[in-house]
Amino acid sequence: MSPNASPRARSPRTAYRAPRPKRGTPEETRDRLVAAAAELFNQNGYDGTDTNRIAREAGYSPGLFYKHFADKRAIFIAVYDAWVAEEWRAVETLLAQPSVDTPRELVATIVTLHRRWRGFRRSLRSLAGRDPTIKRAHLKGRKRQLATMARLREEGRISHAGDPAHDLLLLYTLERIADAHAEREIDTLGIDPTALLAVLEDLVRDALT
Amino acid sequence: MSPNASPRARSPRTAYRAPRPKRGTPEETRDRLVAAAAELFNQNGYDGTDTNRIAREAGYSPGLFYKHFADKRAIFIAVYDAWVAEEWRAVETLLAQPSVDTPRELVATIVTLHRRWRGFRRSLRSLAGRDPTIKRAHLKGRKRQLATMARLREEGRISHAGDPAHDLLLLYTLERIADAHAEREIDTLGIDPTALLAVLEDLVRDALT
Amino acid sequence: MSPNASPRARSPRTAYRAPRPKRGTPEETRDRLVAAAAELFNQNGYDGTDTNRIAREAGYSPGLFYKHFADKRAIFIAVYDAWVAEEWRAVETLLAQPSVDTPRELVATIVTLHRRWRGFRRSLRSLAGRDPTIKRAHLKGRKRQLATMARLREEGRISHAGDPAHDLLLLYTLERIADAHAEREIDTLGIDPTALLAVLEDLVRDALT
Amino acid sequence: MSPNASPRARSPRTAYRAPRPKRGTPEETRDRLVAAAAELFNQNGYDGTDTNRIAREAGYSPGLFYKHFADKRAIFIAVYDAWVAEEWRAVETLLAQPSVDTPRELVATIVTLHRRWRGFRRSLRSLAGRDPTIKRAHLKGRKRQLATMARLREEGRISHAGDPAHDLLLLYTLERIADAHAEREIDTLGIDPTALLAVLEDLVRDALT
DNA sequence: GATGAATGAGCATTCATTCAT
DNA sequence: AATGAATGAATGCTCATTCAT
Repeated sequence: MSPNASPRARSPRTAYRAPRPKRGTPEETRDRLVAAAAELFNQNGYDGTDTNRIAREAGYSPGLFYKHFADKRAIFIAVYDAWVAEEWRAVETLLAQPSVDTPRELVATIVTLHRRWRGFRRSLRSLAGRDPTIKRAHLKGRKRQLATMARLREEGRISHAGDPAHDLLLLYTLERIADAHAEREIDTLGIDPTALLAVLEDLVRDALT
Repeated sequence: MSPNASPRARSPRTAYRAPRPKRGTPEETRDRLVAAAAELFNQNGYDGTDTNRIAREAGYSPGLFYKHFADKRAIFIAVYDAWVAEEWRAVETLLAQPSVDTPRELVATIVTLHRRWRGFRRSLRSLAGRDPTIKRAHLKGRKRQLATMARLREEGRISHAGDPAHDLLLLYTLERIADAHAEREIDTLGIDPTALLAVLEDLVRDALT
Repeated sequence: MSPNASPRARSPRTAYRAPRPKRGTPEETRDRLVAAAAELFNQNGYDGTDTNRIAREAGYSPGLFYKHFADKRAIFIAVYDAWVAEEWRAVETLLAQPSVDTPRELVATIVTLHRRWRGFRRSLRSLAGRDPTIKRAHLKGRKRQLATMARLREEGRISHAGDPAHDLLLLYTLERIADAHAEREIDTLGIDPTALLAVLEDLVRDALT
Repeated sequence: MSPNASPRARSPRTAYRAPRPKRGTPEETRDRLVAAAAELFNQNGYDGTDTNRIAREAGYSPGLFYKHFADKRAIFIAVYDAWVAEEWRAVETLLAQPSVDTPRELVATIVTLHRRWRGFRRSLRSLAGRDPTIKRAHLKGRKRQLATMARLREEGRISHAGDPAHDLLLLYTLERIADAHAEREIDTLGIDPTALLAVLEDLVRDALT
């Protein structure tokens, strides 16, 4: 193993996980695997997580994993989908009932989600850069975001001054700040996070008519 | 090694001995290793690169690597330093001779650099998230950026309207867009990159008095 | 693994797949590994033996080793336990049916065992000196020996003249002579081993009431 | 490296050793190397000591080592000779001026020496078992001991009742107890070392007429 | 006599993946 | 549907030894 404070913090050899209800429907089994993978990816990153461990953590044996996923990448994509779905659900809910608080709530929601998923997101970019399938999934998610913004604009709920380029800029900015905040970079730099978040809220407010 | 002690005489086994390659000052050797590592990290990411390969690519044998770096992480940090140095040099040069073109040139420079180092940068975040040493190096670089902006503001070359929070926002935004552009995300999404880049240039222009 | 995450898909590379070898209960497998390790440690010492070789010699692939032992030290301890068990069994059997021949048989048995395990025993001391776990196992075994002798004394089967210090002296002496004999030191020095062994037998006889 | 409390406690990569006077006679250089090796073997065992480190510790460069010793085994033998010489000198000195205290002094001396050289002695046996050269050196030393005892017997200073077999028994016993004491085995077992040592002294007293 | 950069075979350990049951 | 024993290629790191200077 690597010598010192290394990115490799292997867990001990000892038995992993408590038993779980077996013999569920395939969907339940798959969901348990995805949930376990999400947790492990968040804790240890993609490379820090091994498929046997995912299976054990979900309460199954190693072999079962490959009955549900072609390979390790496949479950990463499944977890990615879960992440997108969770974010999407949260944002949609907020946008469905617009109010003066929406910008603040939106930023708060995104920041919270990025914090919860930061371990997973750390791996995301390096994987997306290398793996075409993941890249495609990633782009699909982004397109949906842009389409939603376009729809909101048509519905008059987003400023007409904007355009897709500005939409994308906003999305990237939100994402980057949320990630930095999740990683505790902002306060470590001696900057008050709430100040930065307030600026973000302004940007969102400007966009939302 | 364990104390047991068997005089395991390194078997010669290979009668043939390849011609002994180059010889140089430790600095040259180290630089060659860092250069090879930078290229390989860019191509294959941190985990996709093995130390033996780095040494070979630099023209050396595997063992030499560990004469210059304590472990694989250490050379990643060295490459990180090289990346920071290159970006820094380019930006300083531009800021030294301000002109109306500076915003455009700045964005163009950053975009070019991020494109060249995109492979390396893909690994950067996931490593920084897990490795305290890398995280520290990363934060140090960021602090230097903020300090420079503070200095420019005192010199009256950056808008007085701003503050560290806004500075950081600008840095993150620039970085995120440059990364997205480097990954060809923007055009793949059907958005004209020059349009987005133009928006970025405006942001920079606003900041620079 | 480091978090960087490249989907390094284990290249198949080998189209050919050898016929899958045996299958057994974990206990059988473990026992085979321990047996192979015992033989190899005896032949080549601890450092002269590599874990891949142990696995191969037992009929398995390298990776399996680490499903059964946390590391190389762990199997050394397992082999140590096997050695202690074997010696113990032999000695217990002899002491269970005391006779005038017991002293001679005891010495003969110990000498034979030390000869068979001499390769292993060569590594034992240097490892015990450095590794706390092995040292502890070693001391535990010794304590059991002393306890047995104390019991025999209470049962009146060992001379009342003795005490733990003398017991230990006898144990060490027996052990050292048996080791020297196993290493063929005694005859190489031009001394008749049977003469020395006869002296040993006298010592044992004196101890056994 | 091995995971836990392992026999492998590698020293850090940092520069090793203070400068020493260079450019001495070959003898001085060789002696410094042997002295450094003795210390390191005692601390880390044979396999735990690397030749570069020996050279550095002695104040020289790695290459120099091989100007003075054919290989690593060679310096181990040189250290062995130094050990034998030291023990020999001490024992000869004692025997030269016999007194009632000689048995006690002899045991005390041997115990002290074994304690000081215990690290080296741990490696000795496993190496002697495997390496014919070391084995030969080892036997040569033993023969000298026996010859000395024979001489003492002719001079009437050792009991006429004895014979080479008893001499060897005594030597092995002394050695084994001294080693056990050096390793702190005796007191860890809850036995008073002075009691055992007293028994040893009796044995020696019986031998010395 | 001395240096120290460089070598390269070797080894412990990991983990995605397979398959007989 | 599920198990879990087994695979084996891969990789970080070490260290005795060489040799050009």
